[in-house]
Amino acid sequence: MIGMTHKVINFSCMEKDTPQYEAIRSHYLFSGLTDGEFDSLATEVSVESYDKGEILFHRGDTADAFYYVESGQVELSLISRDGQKKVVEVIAHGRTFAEAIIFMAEAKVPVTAEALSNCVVYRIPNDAYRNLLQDNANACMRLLSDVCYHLHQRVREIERLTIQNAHSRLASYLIDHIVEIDDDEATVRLDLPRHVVASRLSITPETLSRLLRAMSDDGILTVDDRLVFVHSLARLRPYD
Amino acid sequence: MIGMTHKVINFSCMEKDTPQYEAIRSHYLFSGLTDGEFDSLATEVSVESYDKGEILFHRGDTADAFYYVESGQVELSLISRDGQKKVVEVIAHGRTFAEAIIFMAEAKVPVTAEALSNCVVYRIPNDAYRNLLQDNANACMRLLSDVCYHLHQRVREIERLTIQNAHSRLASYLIDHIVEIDDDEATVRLDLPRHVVASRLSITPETLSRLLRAMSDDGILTVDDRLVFVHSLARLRPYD
DNA sequence: CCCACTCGTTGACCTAGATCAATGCGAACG
DNA sequence: CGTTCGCATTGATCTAGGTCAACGAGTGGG
Repeated sequence: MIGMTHKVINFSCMEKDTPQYEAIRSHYLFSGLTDGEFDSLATEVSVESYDKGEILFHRGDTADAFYYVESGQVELSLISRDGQKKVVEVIAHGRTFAEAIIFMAEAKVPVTAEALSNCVVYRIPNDAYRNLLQDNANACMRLLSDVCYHLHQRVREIERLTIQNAHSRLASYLIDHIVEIDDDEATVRLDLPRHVVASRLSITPETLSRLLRAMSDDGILTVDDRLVFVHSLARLRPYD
Repeated sequence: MIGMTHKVINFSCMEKDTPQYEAIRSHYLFSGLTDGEFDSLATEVSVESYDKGEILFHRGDTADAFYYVESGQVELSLISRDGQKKVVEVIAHGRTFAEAIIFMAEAKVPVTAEALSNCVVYRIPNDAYRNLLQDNANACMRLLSDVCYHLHQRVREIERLTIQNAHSRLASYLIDHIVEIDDDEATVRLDLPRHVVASRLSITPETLSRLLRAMSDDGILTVDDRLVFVHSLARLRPYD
């Protein structure tokens, strides 16, 4: 394996009864499996560590596996010929990504995956999982509903991009990231660097900064680094 | 059924051996079914006719069925509070739509469906189809791959919207609609009214008109109503 | 403790594409 | 066979948001 910079170990040597094991075992893509099924799948799963900035795969790569994020954050993005980047999604602990290509005719990933921080992921080979599905209608249905959910999210994203403006998109984003709510006030935690938030919203960091500034000047909210205190949800919502 | 303006008849009275029957029978969502399975499903399918402009369902409606288009065109769109509309997709003969909501937890359709021309659709109840899937891994996998395809398309659309400009989007659209190709030249048939094409590209009809004008002035193509003759694919492609 | 580097903010300016308004034009219809 | 109506085109103008450049404020390394 020339050029591989990340560490790889086998998953099946991982002990049961650990919180990590529990977490992936109860993930909806696996909870429908019997212990036997899961164990046999586990022999094919590998554990990979990536450093911040490392690329897991590039857009257009042929993918024969999907991933479960154990720790850290993985950024899924689209990159244009001229180097422009649009962050489609950021996946953190306990979530899977690229599972939708399990069934793609052309198994090419449509996005680039990059480690946003040091991270550990479990790599699950497509065909191993697909074989399990073949006689597990339950798991099959779960995957279907998962993929449909993603499809729905993408339609919503298209909606945000086409019939909402930057201001509205930011409002939606803030509302989606509320960690504490108290009647008309709320606390929002931005769990990502500014420039990543900006890219998720399909705007430039400069515009994000200016929008927050404008809202702040209007008294709608106060910004303190990654914490945003919304003083009036009523005044924020109209945009959503 | 108060307020229903479209006609409904039962599908199972439709004769076999007709081209229409053959067409839906061989659709990939049904071809995996046995004759018995298909026949039992058919008893639940209804045939509906809609006039141009009629709405099949609105965004947010609770959907308990998906559709197969027998004839005519159905437009799927997003509509904002202030009446702005963005056409997500146009479905014509032989294709299904809203099949992705079969497995959605909240069975609300994310788009509005409107008849773009007089059309006939077959309405297939979700639970009838879902029941068939439960013991038909084959059909289940087909649906999965269908939904994944759609998901991939939506990701490409997001890509077009965020890292391509209007000019590039039009180029991609033209290339996608080539009906005849001859080395560096090609004929493109726009199968939709200008304003619908514009909405699909997320631009205004005015901008579409101007872009075509500009390309025409540059000698890249010639426009004759719904036919576009591309004189140099090489000069069109760079944008794609 | 200083330097270099990255990340966010701010200001000045620019441009793609929207909006508004006018005109043309072919199909539908009395 | 005029009238009307919906759709496309064109020109003039406007604006949201991008680009470019300068300037902190941390922060990690030597």
